Amino acid sequence: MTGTTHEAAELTAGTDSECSARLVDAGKVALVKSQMPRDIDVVELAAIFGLLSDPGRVRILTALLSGEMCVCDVAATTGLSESGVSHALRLLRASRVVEVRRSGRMAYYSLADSHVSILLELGLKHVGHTGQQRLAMADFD
Amino acid sequence: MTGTTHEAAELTAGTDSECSARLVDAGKVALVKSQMPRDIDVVELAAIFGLLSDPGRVRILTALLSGEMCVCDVAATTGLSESGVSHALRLLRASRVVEVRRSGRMAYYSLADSHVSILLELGLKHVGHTGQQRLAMADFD
DNA sequence: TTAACGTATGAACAACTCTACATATATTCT
DNA sequence: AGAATATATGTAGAGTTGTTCATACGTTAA
Repeated sequence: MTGTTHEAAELTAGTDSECSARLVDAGKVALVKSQMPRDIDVVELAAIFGLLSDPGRVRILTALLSGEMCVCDVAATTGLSESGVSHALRLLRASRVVEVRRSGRMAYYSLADSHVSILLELGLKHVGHTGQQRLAMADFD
Repeated sequence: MTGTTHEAAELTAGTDSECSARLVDAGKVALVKSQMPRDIDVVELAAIFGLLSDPGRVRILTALLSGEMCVCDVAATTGLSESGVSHALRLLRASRVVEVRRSGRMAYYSLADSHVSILLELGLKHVGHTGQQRLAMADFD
């Protein structure tokens, strides 16, 4: 998901060195290549999508769309173990997708990244789900 | 990414059996739980995000946002090996995210799933990238 | 036909992920 | 103080993923 190693050999063909004559439409290749996002952005974006690529995390984040919740309530809502929820929230917290508010021994989590929330909502809608809660977001198709 | 096995034990706590008294806000849990998307939709959505969770595939799909391209041009544009591109496109084709048009020995790929395209575009925008090509899509934020 | 070409596929390996269980920490209650 | 509670963390193992290299397939050119 984070892809530290698998990403290693990915940038073999740099910006300049065209090593291969195997091009069908050289003009288009040059144009599109010049419009490609920066490597760092590609990797970051893939990482964000990676955070959303696990059903457990999708459930957790979907639950949090309804607002702040403590760990045990998230577990009860999603059907995941409390340990599993805690691990998942740790990961999401490390990427600043969620944030914690602590009160006594309780930990209340909430969504902290509107970009991720919007991607999730859009995905849920496209997959056929219509939830009641909505973040600020226009209607697509 | 496909998560066949890791997903297995995920639905332990079914719809009815509340095995734990560990609830802080039982009312909210019941409400939010009733609004959760179907398991099948969660798994499908996670799989879709999983397709976007690899930098190589993000590059390939981003290139295809500019329109149909053959395998070798995609490889040249993205800096990936032709074999790698072929493998990735096979995966994306299996999920109907891209489609092929064959002409002689060439294979021209294009985006076939507007949902995925929109998620990708939104992600690219949020990550700071502004490409020239746009699919039909309103402006956010 | 044979050779070259563009693409597709198979297999193997290292790296990574998720889950489960055990344990740790911090807070509250008695 | 000690026990119970809510959450956090460590670790190990099974499973999955992406890459590479080799090879196969279908098409065109000679």
